Amino acid sequence: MTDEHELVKIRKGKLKKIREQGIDPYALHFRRTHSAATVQECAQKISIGEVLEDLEVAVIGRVITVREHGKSCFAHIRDDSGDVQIYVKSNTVGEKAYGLFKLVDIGDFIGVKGKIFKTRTGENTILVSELSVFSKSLQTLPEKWSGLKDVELKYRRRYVDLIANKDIKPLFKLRSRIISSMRRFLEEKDFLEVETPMMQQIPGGAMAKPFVTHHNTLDMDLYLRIAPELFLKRLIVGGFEKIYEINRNFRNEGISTRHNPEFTMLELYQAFITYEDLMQLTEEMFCVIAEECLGKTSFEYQGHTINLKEWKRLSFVEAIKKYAKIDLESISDKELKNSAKELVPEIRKMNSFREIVDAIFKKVVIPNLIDPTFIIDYPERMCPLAKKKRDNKNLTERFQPYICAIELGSAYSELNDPMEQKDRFLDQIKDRKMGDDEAHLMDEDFITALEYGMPPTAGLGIGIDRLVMLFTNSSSIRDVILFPQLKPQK
RNA sequence: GGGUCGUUAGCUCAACUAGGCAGAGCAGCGGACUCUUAAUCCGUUGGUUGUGGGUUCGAUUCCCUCACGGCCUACCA
Repeated sequence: MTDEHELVKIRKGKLKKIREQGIDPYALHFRRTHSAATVQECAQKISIGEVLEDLEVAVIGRVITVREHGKSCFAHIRDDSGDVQIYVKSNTVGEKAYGLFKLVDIGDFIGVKGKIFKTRTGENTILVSELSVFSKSLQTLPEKWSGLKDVELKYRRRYVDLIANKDIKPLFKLRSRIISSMRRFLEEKDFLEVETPMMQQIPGGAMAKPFVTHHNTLDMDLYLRIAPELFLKRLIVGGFEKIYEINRNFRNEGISTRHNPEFTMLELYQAFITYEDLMQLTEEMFCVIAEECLGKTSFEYQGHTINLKEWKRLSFVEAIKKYAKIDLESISDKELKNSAKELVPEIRKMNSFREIVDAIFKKVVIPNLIDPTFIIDYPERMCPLAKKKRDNKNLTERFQPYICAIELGSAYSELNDPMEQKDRFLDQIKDRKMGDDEAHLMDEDFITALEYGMPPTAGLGIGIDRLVMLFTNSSSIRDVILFPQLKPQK
């Protein structure tokens, strides 16, 4: 499309010269014996100036720095395990190989064979006796000292970000460890991992706008799921007692530092327990993950100290009373709307009770929820899938965990009365008619499933990206998602 | 969606306040150098200043449009 950059042309010229020597720089004809890290381990027993005589290592990695000295050269190569220095000397590696090395740029993959020694300054180094070139890099890497700073480029070209900025890979390795730690925790408690549809005919299980797609052969619209909830509950009806799913949800809403259109969620369901039990499980799970992944249960997030062993509990109604000075138990819908207008000016366009209360909660309450807190017992009209409290039919047995004003998930004792569930769906349809286009849709088959009988069950959802943000002290969800959603460039 | 700030060489940044030849470091290229590590030393290439308009003798700089992005905010987890 545009003219090729001069720097690319130069590198292609070198590539051509390598090929002229009969070398295919994109083929692998090398067997490595050591990683950068194991070379460092092997070198522990030698002292300065000493050579590890009885061991020849073969290492392959990306060249990241070069320091030339006439007919010899120091460089660092990097693999997944770390970095190691190499020393290429003309009279050790031979004139021809040294000539080949002159065609190597920062960014190329090279393979080296040689013995390990310790330099005058004490750095473990491979004295190269054989050298081969693999995967010539045609693009120049970012500046070695500052790395890649441009946030747009970091997200668009995460692969460059991973190469150029040393702290990126450990962060995503930690993300992976968090998820596997979560799986291990659940497996040890005999939860079964299941997979349910990502493409659904009726998007349910949450309040959100879905993405629509179309199946050509069936000639029907399908929705990318906003939650797996209704399918997981069908499996509880089917007789599974402890199940979970870790996978992507898709919500067609705004993008922010806490929202990506596709995000990873844990949802788990267990029969014969209540939301009370799930609060305990949540605490335990967060502590176990933190212990395993960070080695501690207390850590810093954006200037706040978090202690995962100490959770507060505050009821939704109390929270509104405390921070918004509104008593939801005695106020009429009309009065509520008027009070809300003062607190949240943009409330005007909202009509449903759920939207209004939600807006007040988010604006006035959430910013205060810094210490680990379970907000519990939400008004019934906000939770169409949750079971009512035994002693107060206006409330539901629901909780949401908050840390540093981040909503980390949602859980409740599941509503398992099919007729009540149907009525709640009908109420949602009324809200929808009032303009709440996130109100829940009717799902007849789900009602049918409940009619077969779902045991008393509690379910929990945890936003994994947000959990990872917390554990990695990241201020934006984009920093914990490898390829966050961006508009196309230009 | 609204507000606000930003976009200058492959990368990291100057120059803009008050309009006057667009600079540096790294990377690259040529040269010197066989224990360096931000190697050093000498020389050197590289720019439609995000896009399109406007004001002006003259615009990276002032004004407007659009694109993309950051942050705040709204919807949501």
